[in-house]
Amino acid sequence: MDPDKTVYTAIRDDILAMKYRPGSQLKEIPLAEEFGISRGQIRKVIARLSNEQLVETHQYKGAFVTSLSEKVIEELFDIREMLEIKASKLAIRHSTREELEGIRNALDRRERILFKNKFTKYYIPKIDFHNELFKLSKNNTLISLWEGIHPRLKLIRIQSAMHGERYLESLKEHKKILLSIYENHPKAAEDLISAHIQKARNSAMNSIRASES
Amino acid sequence: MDPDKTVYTAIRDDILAMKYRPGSQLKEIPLAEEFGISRGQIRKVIARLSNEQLVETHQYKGAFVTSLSEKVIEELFDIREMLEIKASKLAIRHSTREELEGIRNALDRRERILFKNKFTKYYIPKIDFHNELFKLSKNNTLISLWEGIHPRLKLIRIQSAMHGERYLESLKEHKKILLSIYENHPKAAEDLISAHIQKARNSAMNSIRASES
DNA sequence: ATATTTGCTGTTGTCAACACTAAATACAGG
DNA sequence: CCTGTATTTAGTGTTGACAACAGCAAATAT
Repeated sequence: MDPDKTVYTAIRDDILAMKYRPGSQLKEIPLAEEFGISRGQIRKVIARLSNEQLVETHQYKGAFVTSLSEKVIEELFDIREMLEIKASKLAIRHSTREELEGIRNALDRRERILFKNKFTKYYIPKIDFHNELFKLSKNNTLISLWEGIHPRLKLIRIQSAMHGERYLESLKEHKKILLSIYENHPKAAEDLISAHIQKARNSAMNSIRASES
Repeated sequence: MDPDKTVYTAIRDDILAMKYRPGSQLKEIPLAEEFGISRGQIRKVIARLSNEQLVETHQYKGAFVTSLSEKVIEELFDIREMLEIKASKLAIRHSTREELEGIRNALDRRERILFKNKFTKYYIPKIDFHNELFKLSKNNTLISLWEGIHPRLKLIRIQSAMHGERYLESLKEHKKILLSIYENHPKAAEDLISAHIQKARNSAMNSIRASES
């Protein structure tokens, strides 16, 4: 069902890794040669990236990596807040105790390892808390909305150069959110998520503004 | 930027008009011949419909009109409620008095005409209240989420055969929602929207269940 | 009688050549 | 030296032919 996955993933990750910077053009022929496939396939991939709004296309001019404006970034954080709050409310209704404990354990494990050794080379099981939260909602339509904005949120994280520094703090906040779901406190979850995202938003906006001046 | 718009629109509307029923296959070659264009173009259109989840594609099997399950329908109404409430809150912050009055006038005009003559043949200016509401939010990311689920909501309306009967009632509810935005009452708007969508949801689910048995 | 293979048909997936557009460049006239 | 106009060029947009695949039915073997 998804035969272009690898090429798509590769190009998308290259965009997210800033190999192709915002504003730069994605040319079909070089890409086709690089991956050893035909232009038609590259076209499909670009169409998909265009749907995710990671690239913009202009007739007869080509595809260009989107550079996210401050307005769009604000919008994205706002939407993200809405989606996560909704996810938490649905999670309270639809998640099982086992699922919640599974995530809690994963977060704990991760926290212990990172606390001991910030730059461990051992494999740390990757748990994207936000993805897990949406899974708990059991609402596929909601999940697909999340998947629609997730790539751009990643792009923001990259562009604003906010890497690991807030990580441990963030992990603790995730655990609190999880706890409020576990204890059926939708309002608490809502407030925690709002605060959590507010911090991420401020951090992002500050470093965006800093890098612009 | 959108050269396939006409063919896309035609096929989409055919789906929404039940010319292609849920589950039936969209074959590339017949469609290409029908519209006098190449298969490649049809493929692009199908890809787009697939993104909107109006059709599902299976490798080497083709594209099929999606048949919306009850679960998906419930999900869609739930998401719609979330989006419209968000839109109303943003509209309170970002809409101008002029915009609101413009919509109010359009609704009034429509109400007067419909009240006088339910089956008038005169042209009634088309105002989709929900589209207008999202425009007022001034949040393009939110608007594009709405556009993402709107086609499927239309499909639900068609499938569940809920045509004009609730129309006048609905118009009055729209006016109330608008008023609460005008008067800066987010909580009132939220409650009105919830109630409004609840009615639409019940109406849809009832007629879906009726048509299934 | 049943299971397996084989070939056929309808459909989608892939590609490479061709058509078209817009921007960059060269050029001529003032 | 500047300005407006051909010309070239580098890219995307489009197409039709061909390859690959799944489903089915008939033929064959067990």
